[in-house]
Amino acid sequence: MSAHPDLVKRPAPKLMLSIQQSLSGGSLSKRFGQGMSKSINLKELSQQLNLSQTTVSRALNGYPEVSAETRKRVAEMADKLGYAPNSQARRLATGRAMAIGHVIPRSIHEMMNPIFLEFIAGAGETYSEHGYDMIITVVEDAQEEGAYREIARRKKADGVIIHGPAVKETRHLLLKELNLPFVVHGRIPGAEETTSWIDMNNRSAFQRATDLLLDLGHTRIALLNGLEHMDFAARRRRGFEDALATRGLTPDPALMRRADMTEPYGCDSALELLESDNPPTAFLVSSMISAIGVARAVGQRGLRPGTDVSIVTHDDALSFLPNSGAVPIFTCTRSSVRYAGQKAAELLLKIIADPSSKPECLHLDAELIVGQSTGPAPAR
Amino acid sequence: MSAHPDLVKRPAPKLMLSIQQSLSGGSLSKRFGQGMSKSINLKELSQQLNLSQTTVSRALNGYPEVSAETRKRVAEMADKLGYAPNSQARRLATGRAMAIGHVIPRSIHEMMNPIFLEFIAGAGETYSEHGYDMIITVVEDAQEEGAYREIARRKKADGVIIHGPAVKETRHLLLKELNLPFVVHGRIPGAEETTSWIDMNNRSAFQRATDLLLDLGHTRIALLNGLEHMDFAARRRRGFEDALATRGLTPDPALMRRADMTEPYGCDSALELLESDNPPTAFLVSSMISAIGVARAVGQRGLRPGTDVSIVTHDDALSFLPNSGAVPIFTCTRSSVRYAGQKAAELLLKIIADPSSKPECLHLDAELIVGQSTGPAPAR
DNA sequence: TTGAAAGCGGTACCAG
DNA sequence: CTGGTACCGCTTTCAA
Repeated sequence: MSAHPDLVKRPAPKLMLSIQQSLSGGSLSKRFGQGMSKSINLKELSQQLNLSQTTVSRALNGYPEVSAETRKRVAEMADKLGYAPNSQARRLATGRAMAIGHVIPRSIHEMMNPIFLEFIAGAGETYSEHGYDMIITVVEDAQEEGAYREIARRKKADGVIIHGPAVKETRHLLLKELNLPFVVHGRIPGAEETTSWIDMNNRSAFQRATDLLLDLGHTRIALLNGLEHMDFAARRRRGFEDALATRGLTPDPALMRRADMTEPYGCDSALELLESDNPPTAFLVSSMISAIGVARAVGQRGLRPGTDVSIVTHDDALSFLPNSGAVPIFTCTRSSVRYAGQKAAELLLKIIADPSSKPECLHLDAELIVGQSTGPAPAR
Repeated sequence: MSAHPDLVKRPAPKLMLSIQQSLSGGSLSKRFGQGMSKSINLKELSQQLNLSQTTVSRALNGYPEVSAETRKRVAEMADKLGYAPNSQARRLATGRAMAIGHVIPRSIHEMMNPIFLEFIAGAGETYSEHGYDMIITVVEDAQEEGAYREIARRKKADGVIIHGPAVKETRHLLLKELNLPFVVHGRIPGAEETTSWIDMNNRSAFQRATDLLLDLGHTRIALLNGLEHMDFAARRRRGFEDALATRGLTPDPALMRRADMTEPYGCDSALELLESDNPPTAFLVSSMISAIGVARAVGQRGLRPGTDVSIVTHDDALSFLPNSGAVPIFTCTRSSVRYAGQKAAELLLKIIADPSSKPECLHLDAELIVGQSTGPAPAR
């Protein structure tokens, strides 16, 4: 399969002076109320300057064959008149959409809402820096494939990000067929070598977290996982089981749950488990939100987190759920999704710039951070 | 100030058959792996059909002057060949970006992250239905104005949504100057008549919530509000104070707080207040997330929500924080942000379609829903 | 170093 | 009802 056709069509300018950048930078800082509302186009700008459109375009785009003086004149006039090239026209002419697509099927949205937005925010920063737009398409699950086809057919974006890969994933096959560059946030089992992705070490993070609890003497540890048809959740479960196995312990299915990571899920599950005959002394939870639910349950039972019951959670470092401070509330495995978003975007832009490049991946390490919610297993 | 120039340039086709819709609908449902990857353009399509580009274009766009038979032939061939017009080309030709912009300054993002995404999801649905794209720009606060200017100058979007209006808001002035249609999610004090907006009844919702608590015998009620330079928070506070005033009570500043609506904010504030000399018997909270924090604090103090301490929160109906069921955990004022997003989008598209229309607004009513977290004030 | 002109892929006017 | 053609605003080849 050959490279994305649009991206190799024309050679890039040799000299990538970021005139454009500094130009917009300059205008961005202009004071409010400058009072020009009808925007100007290239033709008009070049007439003002008594130059051809060609020359003006070249000057603004950093092509080397323009005299320094001309370039300066052009830049100043452009700035003064508040000129910026029409996006659509440029896109049509260059064949690049200068946009990245994010298709969000409803199910992912519902399940990972806040995490997803944090990722988006990170990616968005990177796009902005590189002059790319971010297009978000929210669709019903059944229309997801169609959304990708539309993006490809109408050339709406130069690439996309695959969110929330499942254990049985197929989107990457579609995208390859469509010749649409992509990066996976997470990993696709069996396609680790042939796709570009960025992921945290879910398995080892949960293994280490489990080890920590085992070291503290806990042997009945509950796992409140995300839905295990998702790759990340499957890996976390594996980490949990591996840690137990290493100590010669067999995972107790009664202590393992999986569901959308809501707050009530955490609370209800914890209540049930705590009321059972042989309750766990510790909880390993896949999301801060559910962990908060667990904490609520623990409180309701009159128990103290970190003393009577230990809780370890994964912390995606969401801004509205801070878990930092000298001693964080929750002991956690932490990995910034926002950072992942930035990196995923960088990777994708790189692939788009050089479509012939080999698949590349980035493995982020989650930190294991000890907070207030863990302590030695209570003597029985 | 006249109407947005791009939008009145050309008359709309008289007959708006949704051929286009059904066309893409058809292709969307195509089975995977059809194996066409090089996409076709109008010229090629018309050659296949032995028709002019003009006719094909008209047939596809639902213009009335095409014979039924021709239209059918065209539609079938287009579907078969997987044709869809290139977005950029169409945008350039029509002068419409067919996209809506959402500029998210970092501060809003941090503060209202999950709420914001839920709104976006709602709006996104509407956009998709109408063939619009959603462009999200994440920027540092200082660059927000620049981002809007870029959208206008480069014609990246046909309109934008203003998120999180402040008590002292200026964005709407900029947008009017830029001639960029917009809808406000929330209200801008002093511009209620001159801008289009959609908002919930923050003041009366919080007034009713306070009344409920007063009716239950609570007189020392704490308000854990959002940041009060935001319009919504200012209104909520007013509702709270009005309700007290009506009963001849004076708000106690010691019981009123404002901050980013995080979980720890709720917990820490509640702990402090509960430990004070004259603690409140009820909390009115601006967000589910903070309310969960309050519940945690209440639990930590060994108290039971709904019995020892009452909690009422505003519930934005976020999917990952369900508060429903027969008897919701939290008594709340509830208003779906997602619905607001849908409606805001509809309103904006309407304005774009008819730029001469008068400002319009939509006032959503929050419901007051009694859950488990409220009860009579404990006898002292 | 500069300019004229040919696209990019559509839409929309004006004839026929 | 259909077709020819002139744009939309920019980039880029080719010639000067």
